[in-house]
Order: sequence, then structure tokens, then C-alpha cells
Amino acid sequence: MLLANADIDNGEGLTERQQAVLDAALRLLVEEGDNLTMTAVARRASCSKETLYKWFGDRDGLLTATVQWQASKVRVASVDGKGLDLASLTASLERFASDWLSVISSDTSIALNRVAVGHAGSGKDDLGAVVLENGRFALAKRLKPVLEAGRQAGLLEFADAEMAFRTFFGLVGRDVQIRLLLGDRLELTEAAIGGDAIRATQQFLALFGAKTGPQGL
Amino acid sequence: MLLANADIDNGEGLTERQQAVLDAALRLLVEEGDNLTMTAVARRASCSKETLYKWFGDRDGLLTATVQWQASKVRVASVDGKGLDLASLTASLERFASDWLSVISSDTSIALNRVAVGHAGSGKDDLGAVVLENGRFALAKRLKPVLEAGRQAGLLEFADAEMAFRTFFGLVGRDVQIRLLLGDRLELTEAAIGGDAIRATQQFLALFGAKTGPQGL
DNA sequence: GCCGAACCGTAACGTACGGTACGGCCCGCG
DNA sequence: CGCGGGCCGTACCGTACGTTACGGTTCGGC
Repeated sequence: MLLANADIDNGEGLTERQQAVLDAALRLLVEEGDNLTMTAVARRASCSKETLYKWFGDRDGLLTATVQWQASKVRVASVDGKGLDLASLTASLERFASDWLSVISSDTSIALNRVAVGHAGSGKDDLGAVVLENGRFALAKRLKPVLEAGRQAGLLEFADAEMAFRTFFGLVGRDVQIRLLLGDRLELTEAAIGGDAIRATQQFLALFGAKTGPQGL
Repeated sequence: MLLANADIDNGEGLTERQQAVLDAALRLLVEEGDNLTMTAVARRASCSKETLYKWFGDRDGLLTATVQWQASKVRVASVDGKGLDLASLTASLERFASDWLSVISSDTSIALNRVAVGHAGSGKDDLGAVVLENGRFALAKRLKPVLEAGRQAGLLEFADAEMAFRTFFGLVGRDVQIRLLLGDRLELTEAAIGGDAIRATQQFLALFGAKTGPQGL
């Protein structure tokens, strides 16, 4: 912290050492799942359990701090809605889809979602809410302006932006996330992700793209 | 039920008493999540722990037995592909969508998926595989013949049935399952499910319905 | 009526792990 | 140089829970 780079920005007041500890916890979470022990984290991070408890108070505290810390790293570049032609809109949608698929198929995301889902049952902490907020809702918050801009430009047609977003979400994700969470081997190569992004975008445009002529439905 | 119906059919060799025990375990799973204790199950089922271990061997054994038994109950009525007109195809798709949404939004399904996802991380058992097999893959197996029949009848157009199914899956489920698993309050009324089923079906038909005239894309 | 098997209730054991306490080390500061 | 705070390593405690063991009870078969 004495080397005062802008830790306030991403890590919201975390010492570099603390971030290193959280990184270790995250790596351990990916490997071990929810059954990681405080001792294991301490050993991996080369710190004492006393420090762990002093800094994060609790096992749940450590977990939520880890999840939030990882969430703060996932900020993907947002797209401004200035590109008003169909090509740039398509590119933006494809980029979103591709980024999203990359995220949800990453090891860390899978591990984090797993532990969050597991904890959502017995509501001791709000890991589920945190993941939801930084995952699905953050995505919506960044994508909706693009959709609105597309509608303003006459490229898209929809009544409810939320509904349009959810459709896009479904077209992109399909069964991928639940299959990965349930342990299905489903390796998404770079190429497959790109192809899926293009397909989902085309399907979305087919459903919500503005028809030049009169349209039914 | 007491009149010795074919238990061999659904319960694959489980005595009624054992099924009752599994029912208790299931109810407890819904209430407590994965942190249910053997003692709690024994108390709820009014049986001894010794019996539990004798019958299911292990805690994981009990869990898998519970999941499999619940899975054996979810068999929804399959639809034969004899109705070749658009109306019956639409009705079938809507029925599937509605059934599926009802299932994944039910308390038991959420609880089961939660524990399966949690266990998928550290692969001690194959709960994830079981759930996947009886959930998403069973759905595909039942729906694909309908899609194929629709294609045979000239009502649908697609190259890969798997791909078409996954699109339908995405259009129906969208973000519902992950949100529910992560603990988002999202109450799906009967009416909302029906509406979603109709919407998803319409969107699917818009994407994969056979155009009478020449089509682009 | 008697025997053995299955099962219930409960007590007991072992262990793993969350949480805490304590001694030693480093390091900045007076 | 001495002091004190922060941290490491580790040993320790309490407890919850999986698993096992055992005495008592019901019940079908002879």
C-alpha cells in the first residue's frame, strides 16, 4: 500500500498483501471447491490463521472478500452506443456474447458460481447476491444502453429492454452454464465461442432487428 | 399406493419404507440444503441411523439415492409426433416449455440442483451427472423427436437437431435457472410460466419455422 | 410360545476443522 | 540500542457430525 498505486479503484482498500492472500484463496477455491480449509489458505498464502481472522473476521468473510475481489477484476470494457450502424451494433453484441461465454466457461467463474450456489441454500452470507450482481445484472447494465441505442437508431425493435436482454442472454448462454456447473465436460475453444457469439447475435437480430417492410407477429 | 403397485417401475427396487425415508431426506434437503445431518434424516424419517447406513452405505449414498429417486418421479408425459400440423406442434412446444419451467422453478429441483452443483466441484459422487442426465439430457431426448417430426412435416427447418434444441432450451430458460440457483427471489406464477412458454415457442418458430416463401439469412 | 431377523433409539467414538492463544521474528521508531 | 506492533508458525480447544456399536422391541415363521 505504501507504493500507493490506485488500489482504491479496483481493490477497494485492500493491501497488496491482502490481495495476494485473496488470490491464493481463489486459486485454492478453484482446486478444492467449497471444502477448502482456513489452514490450507493460510499455508498457501504463507500467512498465519490469526492474520486471516484478523483481516476477514470469519470463514464466510474470507469467502465473500474473495468473491468480491474476483468480481472487481472482471470489469470488461464497456461499449459506448455511438456506433449507430448495423455493423457496429452487431460487433458490439458479438463482443458481449463472446466475453460473456469466456467468463462463464473460465475455471474461476465456475468455481465461484459453484460455491455461491451452494451457499445460496442456507443463507448465511450473500455470496449468491454478490455473484448475481457482478454477473448477470452487471451484464444487463452494460448491455441495455447498447440495445437502447440500437432502438434509437432504428436498428432494433422491442417494447421492453429487460425482456430483450433476457432473450439475448438465453440465446448466448443456452445450456452452457448449468452444464458446466453440474460438471459436464464441455470445452469451449476460442473458435467455438466466437461461432456461438455470431450465431446468437444473428438469432437475436432475426428476432428483434427492425424489419424494413411490414412485419407480422 | 399401498396396494402394491408396480414399484419396480419407478422406484427401481426400493421398498415403500425406503421411499418414505428418501422422501424425508428430500424434504429435509429442500429445507436445510446440503448441510443436512444423518441424525436429522433419521429423526425426520423415524428410523435409526444404523438402518440408514445399512441401506445406503454412506452419506453420499443416501444423497445419490435421494436424487435418483426424485429424478425417477419427474417423468413428464411424452408427446408423440403424430400431430403434424402447426397447431399441435406449437402446443407440444409450449407444453414442454411450460413443464420445464415448472420443474426448474420448483423448490425440490432448486434444492437438488444446488447440492448437485456443490458436489460437482469435488467429484466424490456423480450427483451432477445424475441431475444432468435426468434434467437437460432427458429433456433433449424427449423433445428431439418432436423437432424431427416437425421437420419431416415441413414445419421446421434446421440442420442440427441438437443445435435447435439448445436454442429452444435457451429461449425457454434464459436466466431463470441460474438466478434461482443463486438465490434470487423470482416467483414464477402459473400465468407467467404460461406466458413465457408461449413467447419462447413463438421466438423459436420465428427462428426455425419453415418459411413458405424464399428466406434470407 | 419361541427364535431369529430386522429395526428403532441412543450412546459412544474418531476426526476434521473453525476459531483462539502464545511464543518468536522482523522492522520501523525513538 | 531498546521497544512495540504486526505477522508467522504452531499448538491447542471446542464442537459438530459421520460412523459404529449395543440394548430393547416388534414381527413373521415354526
